Amino acid sequence: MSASMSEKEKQSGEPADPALDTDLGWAIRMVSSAFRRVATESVADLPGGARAYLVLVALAGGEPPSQLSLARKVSLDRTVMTYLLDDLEAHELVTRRPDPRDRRARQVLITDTGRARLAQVRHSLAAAEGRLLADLDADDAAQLRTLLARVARTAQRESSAHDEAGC
Amino acid sequence: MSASMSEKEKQSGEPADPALDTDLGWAIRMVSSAFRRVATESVADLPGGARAYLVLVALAGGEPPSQLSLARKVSLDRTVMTYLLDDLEAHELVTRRPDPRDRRARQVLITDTGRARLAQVRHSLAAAEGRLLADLDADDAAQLRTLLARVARTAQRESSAHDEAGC
DNA sequence: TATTGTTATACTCTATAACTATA
DNA sequence: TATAGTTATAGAGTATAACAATA
Repeated sequence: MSASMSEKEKQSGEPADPALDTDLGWAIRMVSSAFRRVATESVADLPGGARAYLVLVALAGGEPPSQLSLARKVSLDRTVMTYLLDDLEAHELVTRRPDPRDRRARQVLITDTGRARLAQVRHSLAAAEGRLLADLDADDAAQLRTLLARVARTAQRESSAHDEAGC
Repeated sequence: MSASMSEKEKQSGEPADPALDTDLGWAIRMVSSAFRRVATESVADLPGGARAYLVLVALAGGEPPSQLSLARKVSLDRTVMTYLLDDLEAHELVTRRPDPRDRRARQVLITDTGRARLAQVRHSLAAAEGRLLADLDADDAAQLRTLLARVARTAQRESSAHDEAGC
């Protein structure tokens, strides 16, 4: 993950207060960096790393988007999208073609090679998730996934709202 | 949070597969970035941001550490620790004094001002955590904290093991 | 005049190495 | 010779602005 996962920090060794065993910030930092670490390996041979993964996921279903709409979907700047797609196209994981209805825009498509690679990465990622939760029994793991997903959805809503306010 | 939180990405808009509602990677990304967003505000007026917070927490209890041991404790490079402490000392949140037993080393101490500021930030951070979990009832929130903390602890152990292997 | 995509430039952060002073 | 701390330099990554083509 050359890009956003390049940071080396693992952040903090111990929870702020040993007694306060449920320091949420600390737990989120640790889990997030642990996931990042295992996920980095899964996307290591993807040119562009984690970002490339997000792009491929976004391309895997639905209509071929323009570079700009793709950039917005994965929250990247359109200028880095150019570099990223250059790289992905050089590795034949995506292709670009002019949009027949707007000659300024280019449609981005995932190739069969890209789909195959995406499937591999997804598989590897699923295994990595499993390792992360290895200590939890099935019920606890399911519960954690559900609760996290609930918090994530509300967080996402607030995030979008925040964006549209023009920040 | 001038440093590690300066990145703007929010990462991905939707879970990879709408049916797979419990995509752990997506949930972790969303929750982590949401927490980062709210936490950023809490530590905004701390010179050095999130890192300064971790440093102050590490200094708040126990013996005054050397810069190097402090750096290791919060997983920072000793060179950035120099800059960070310069900044914190300029704002009188910490002080440095020579270690009487090793004149190469300097002991880092948190000041009363530093403690006061740390208390403020902790308070603000607790409120931010509350907002993040606002949609969960008390039981669910407690459960999430517990499960996350369990995963975090095992992740931390693996992380240390990984480090000591010399990576 | 606004928008899509590209390119070039500047800036920030991190990592590496060199330097000092001690041990 | 090795270690604690500092400083300087180089590199990676991001953001900003300028540009060409089209709407």
